[in-house]
Amino acid sequence: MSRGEFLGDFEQLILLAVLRLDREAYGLGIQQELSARAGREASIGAIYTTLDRLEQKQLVRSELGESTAERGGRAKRIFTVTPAGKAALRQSIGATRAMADGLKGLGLA
Amino acid sequence: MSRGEFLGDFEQLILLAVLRLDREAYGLGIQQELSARAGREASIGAIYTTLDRLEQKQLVRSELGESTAERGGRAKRIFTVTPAGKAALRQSIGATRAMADGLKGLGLA
DNA sequence: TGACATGTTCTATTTTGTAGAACAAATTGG
DNA sequence: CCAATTTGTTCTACAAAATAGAACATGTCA
Repeated sequence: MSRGEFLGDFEQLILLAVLRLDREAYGLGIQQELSARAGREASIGAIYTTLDRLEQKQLVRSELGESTAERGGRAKRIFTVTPAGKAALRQSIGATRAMADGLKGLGLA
Repeated sequence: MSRGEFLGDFEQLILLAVLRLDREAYGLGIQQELSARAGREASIGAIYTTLDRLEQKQLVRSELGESTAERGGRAKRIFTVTPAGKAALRQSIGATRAMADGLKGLGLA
């Protein structure tokens, strides 16, 4: 009943954001990246729930960073994508790409 | 609480399959296309449920075709993607692409 | 130390994804 | 013409993913 190796759409976006932010991926930063690049406005709750789920599936790992010297700059939980996470991403993106490839009249050439 | 214009991953694949099959898109055909191109094995029930939801959202339309002269060849319910469906697809695929673009070390160049 | 800023967790709900049996309609052989 | 077979769709039920927002925690600074 599971979808096997395939990721949900939001899971894909989160994983991509974490990869993009490379070593500086944490909740709020991911939220901003998603908004800025993908135009997807997600609540902070939605993001953490998904990150937790991805960690359960061992597609990301997290570790506590250090607090910065900014006002309110408490320690961040930094996320990284595991090899399994990359593989899952490849498969999911590959599947969509295979379906989209060569399709015309959609303007996504 | 709605995700606005964004589609779920399976919805995306279904819409792409319908576009691909162009005028010949119906339940079983979509199932085969998904399996062959995307490597995604979905039950026929999963496919129809999703098609029904997409129709509710007016992202696809369906009409009853004619029965063919094959053994058991009863009338097919033929699906087409509406302009709104194409727009939603563009947006969803565009968002993922924007996030994936320029990412290295993932082998999906 | 209390006001404020940054960051994460918790709780609850809606939407999507999933399967498979039941049902419907067509063909064909006897 | 009707039983068996084939193609196709609908129905029912449940699991997983997406979503939000308040509550909570921790840090700075005046």
